[in-house]
Amino acid sequence: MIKIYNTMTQKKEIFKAMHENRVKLFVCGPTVYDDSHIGHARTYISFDVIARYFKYRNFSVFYLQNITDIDDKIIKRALQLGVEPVELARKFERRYLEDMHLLGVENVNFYARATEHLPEIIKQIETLIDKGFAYETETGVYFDESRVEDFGKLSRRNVEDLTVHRVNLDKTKRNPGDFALWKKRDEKPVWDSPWGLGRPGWHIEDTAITEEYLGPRYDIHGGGLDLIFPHHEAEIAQMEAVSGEKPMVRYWMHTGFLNVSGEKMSKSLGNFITIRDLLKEYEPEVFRFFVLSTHYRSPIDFSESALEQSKNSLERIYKLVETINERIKADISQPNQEDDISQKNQEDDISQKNQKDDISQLNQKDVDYNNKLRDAKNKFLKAMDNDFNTPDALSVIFNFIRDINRGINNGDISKNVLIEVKKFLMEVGDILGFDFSRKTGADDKTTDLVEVMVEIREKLRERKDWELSDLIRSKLRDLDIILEDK
RNA sequence: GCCAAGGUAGCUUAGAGGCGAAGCGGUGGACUGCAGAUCCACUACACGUGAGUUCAAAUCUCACCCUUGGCUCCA
Repeated sequence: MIKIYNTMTQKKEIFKAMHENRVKLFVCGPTVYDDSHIGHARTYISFDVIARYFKYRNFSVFYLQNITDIDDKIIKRALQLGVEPVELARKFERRYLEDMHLLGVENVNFYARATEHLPEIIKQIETLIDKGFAYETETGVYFDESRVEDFGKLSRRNVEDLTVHRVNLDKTKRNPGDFALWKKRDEKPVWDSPWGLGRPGWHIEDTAITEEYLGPRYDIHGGGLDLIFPHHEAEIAQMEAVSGEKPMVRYWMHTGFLNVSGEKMSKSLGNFITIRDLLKEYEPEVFRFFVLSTHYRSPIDFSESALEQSKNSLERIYKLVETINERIKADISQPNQEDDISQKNQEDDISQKNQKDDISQLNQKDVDYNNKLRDAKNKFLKAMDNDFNTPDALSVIFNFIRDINRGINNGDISKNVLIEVKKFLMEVGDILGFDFSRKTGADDKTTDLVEVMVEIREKLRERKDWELSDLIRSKLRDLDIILEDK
């Protein structure tokens, strides 16, 4: 069973879906006024893995994300650049989706734009007014925070503490903490509404969208830590007032911040890194590994050396898969028993299964390694079940890798076991979002050319012409082609 | 001030009452024509400080020190 840390209760809870094995997941998307940064990437990679793991655990996941494409920041930015706000929003939305694709974040089922849900937004506001939770003034429609007794339950705040901070206090509001549902505006872009021309407030789009696609109550709502207050608090107040049903969300999940060299990332500090800049320097999978090497709720510190470490660690896994591929390919003497091997990916007991199927083919070493494999699999799942503890899960994998490498060195592992090991590693890759059977990145002609060079070098080595063969190796290395002798 | 999250080996991170973790880095060894990869060993007396509870504390309790974040723009 999967345990999830719930921000609402501040405890790990056993996950129980509302409807059998279906998970309804909503994660707050970006406001598309600029290129997304590596903090966004951290959050969305984390939830990508969470969605992947639910699927692996046989849940049917509906993962919904909103796109905030109308907002003061967008308008301000568009004004600076002299473009239409809608144009600007579409451009950065497109770039956001490109970034996500490059990062291998591909489990969102549906992206919902705020501007395409104006009827739903207006309907929710009307309901809130009808029920007495919202009121209209000359400047807009506001949510009456004083009507909600448990306001602040997610962030554990007293409403009284919050009144001090507001800078531009709108005098038409009843309470300083009341937030805008509808902003009356004249300058475009504006939409028509029962309260005249204007734009929706920030919080209402999410509840309008989630009610539309997920209903008034659903399983999981995620986002960055910074959204807890006021955004998620406002969402709870709105949705629970609209529907009269509680709780709006059963599990609240929040990702920790990404800092850069120990400091908060911000434009003013000049340490603001966009995903596009990141990907000029590092492979997407290296960044993904970096993200997963820290628990999703913990703060994570981005630095060049941390990324170097991630790169080297990841290399260790790739190397093993490569080695296994070569061993399997080289070992043609043993017939392939792959047809026997179950496609089921849960913790099925491989050693018992094989023993039953064909006990004569297995020696004691195979049994031992199959036990190690089963053990690693169980531990990996246990770590992931425990609030998606990817660092723990990775350490299980590295322990397993050392065992397997030792076995390969000693010649203790049969081809059949290696096939199973590879299958497991590929499965792990699917869950975490890595392709461990890495493509070379070279075209066919290049590959052929390298093959020719290798062949020539082998001849030279047979003749013990170390000088020339080393020269070939070092020249190839200059071209980023690494040659390693067995 | 209020609300959080932390301080674990040189670095990055797990763990959360008993069996000393993982990766990275460094050093030495095995293997190799050399190199790389891999393995082994060391680095290593790991848990911020001081008390307390307990047969037993990184883990629970209290106090203190330090770091970071949030407190109506935010992933």
